[in-house]
Amino acid sequence: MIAAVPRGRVITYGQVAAAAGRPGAARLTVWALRHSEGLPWHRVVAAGGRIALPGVEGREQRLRLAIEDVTFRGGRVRMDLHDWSPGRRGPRPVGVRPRRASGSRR
DNA sequence: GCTTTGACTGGAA
DNA sequence: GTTCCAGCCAAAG
Repeated sequence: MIAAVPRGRVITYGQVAAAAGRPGAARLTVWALRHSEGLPWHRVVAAGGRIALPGVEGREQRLRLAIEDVTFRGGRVRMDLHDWSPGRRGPRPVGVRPRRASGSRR
């Protein structure tokens, strides 16, 4: 499940657990990450796009995600753009969409 | 076997 | 917005 998350997308602990047939068992996802190797761990975030990893590792996670064109807002991943799992494997230009130069906020 | 430990979650206050 | 609490599952002690 986790290994299937493509670059530029993220998934939440709860979604992974649910997809594994264990809704509500988000902690199992933690266990899986802790006991597995070669997984794109940085693409797993807490509900609402929050980074669950404390301290330095959390910062590294954000960096890795940023490198994959994942955008943030106030320290959270924009789940409306990068959330994965609904089955949207289509190569949708997840990241920033071109914005006209004039005016506009942020 | 029972208790503790997690990178959690959703709802209530 | 934030904090608290009970619920969740599997492995390790």
